[in-house]
Amino acid sequence: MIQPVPSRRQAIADDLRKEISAGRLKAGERLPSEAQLAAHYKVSTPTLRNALALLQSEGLVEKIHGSGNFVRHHLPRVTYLGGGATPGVINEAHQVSVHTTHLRAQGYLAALLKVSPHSPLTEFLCVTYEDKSPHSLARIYVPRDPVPADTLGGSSLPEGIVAQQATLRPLLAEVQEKVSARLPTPDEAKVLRISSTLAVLSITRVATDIAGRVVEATLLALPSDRADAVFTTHHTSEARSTKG
Amino acid sequence: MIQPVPSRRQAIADDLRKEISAGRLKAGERLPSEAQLAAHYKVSTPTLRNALALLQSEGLVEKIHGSGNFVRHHLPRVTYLGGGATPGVINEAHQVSVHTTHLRAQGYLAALLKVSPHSPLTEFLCVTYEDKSPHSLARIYVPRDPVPADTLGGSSLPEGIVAQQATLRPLLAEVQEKVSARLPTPDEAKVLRISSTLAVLSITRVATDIAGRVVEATLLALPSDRADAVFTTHHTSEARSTKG
DNA sequence: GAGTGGTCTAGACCACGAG
DNA sequence: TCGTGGTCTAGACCACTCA
Repeated sequence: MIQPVPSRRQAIADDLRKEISAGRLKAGERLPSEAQLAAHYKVSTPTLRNALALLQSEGLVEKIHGSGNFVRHHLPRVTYLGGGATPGVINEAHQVSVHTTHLRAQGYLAALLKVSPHSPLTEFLCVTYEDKSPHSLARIYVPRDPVPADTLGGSSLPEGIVAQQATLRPLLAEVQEKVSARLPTPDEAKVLRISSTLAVLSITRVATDIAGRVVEATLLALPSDRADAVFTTHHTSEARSTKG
Repeated sequence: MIQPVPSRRQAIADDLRKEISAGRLKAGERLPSEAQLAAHYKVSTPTLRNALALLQSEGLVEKIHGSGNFVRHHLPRVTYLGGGATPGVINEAHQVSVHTTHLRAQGYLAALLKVSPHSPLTEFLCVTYEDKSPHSLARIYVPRDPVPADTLGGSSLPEGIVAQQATLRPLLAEVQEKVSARLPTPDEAKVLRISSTLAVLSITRVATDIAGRVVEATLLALPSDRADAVFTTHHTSEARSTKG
């Protein structure tokens, strides 16, 4: 109940949390600079930055390099809806940028997709934005074998992906999503505009069709300061017996 | 493709990763002390610790305070199975410790459980261990209203929870799990034996029965260096239409 | 260019674990 | 007790944003 030796960063984070919830620091407002805060709390800059990292990971504060630390207007919105009923990241008011690449399966990817090495794949590299702030980085891998290449290989537009998903969905048998937390790769940190010390929610999603083939594998990275994932399971009387 | 200025910690993490995957650092083996590694890579201790934090978040390295850094024998096992078909954290070879408390709903908890403030709750504080290493910290909240108190209120044993779950499961209509990543609270860091700079996978699980009442709400914290969560959705022909 | 956060240094001192 | 990791300091220097 009582922290014997509350660390400096916890004490500072608690104090700032209080300031925010009390409304003395308003939503959207900029905090004093880290140097000023460090001076105010009489700690070194690394310690103060650690305190801010706590608030960041709670989604209370947003850091913008070169500008400052800002109180978030709202707590993180749901960015990812699990369960495979949706193609992945879905939200109104989201822009998506997509980049399509053709490549060949290698070690980890080949295993994930259950295809032999060197077999052709299509990669869709998607970044979703909400209000110019990136909310997810997705790498979607689709084997080019099971589907005629001209059906989707030539289309790099988001509509192509949606159409493809719509075509394949009736054949889906199972969607498995593995969720973990880890620090971002340098690329992820750059694209998502987050500090390399802020964890990402990492989701590996594998969709399997009724023939047991892997239809699609997705590697997702969500910045933990502004995104979370929700999985909803409905227990209808029929579905209740589908799980072991 | 090429990192213009690879940060020191990334370079060191990459090197150590290579050492591990090449087998020069074997599973279970202790790494040189942080001071030795810092000297070897000619960096300061904080920088070296940052590099180790990367490997930790990938589950490659386990830190034990007072002993050293160790190469993990295996990558993290699945600790949490989502979907509500299981009561929560389940794994063979897991020990569970449970602590039961009676309390009254307050702000956040009351809202989560959709009960009025001050209504009585039972809290089950569960810690699961695998091989003496804690793998999850769960706080399960159950309203005491809808179920006769003597059915479960008096039982603080794990069997009580399982029995209760079995009783209530047929009535379940929906299970919703919100997953996010954040830094641990001091208590969580202590119980899970992790550094306060290592993120936890935070899962909030709400189970609703067919009457729309919240049967149970669970706040789960999983150490991101040794746990992940898996959600599996089966698409049977009947179930395919259950989602909007 | 001025001000902001990002990374890193070279230490200090405390807390924990094993002998 | 001694070696380990955990926390923190008081700076330095670089990178980014905005006027």
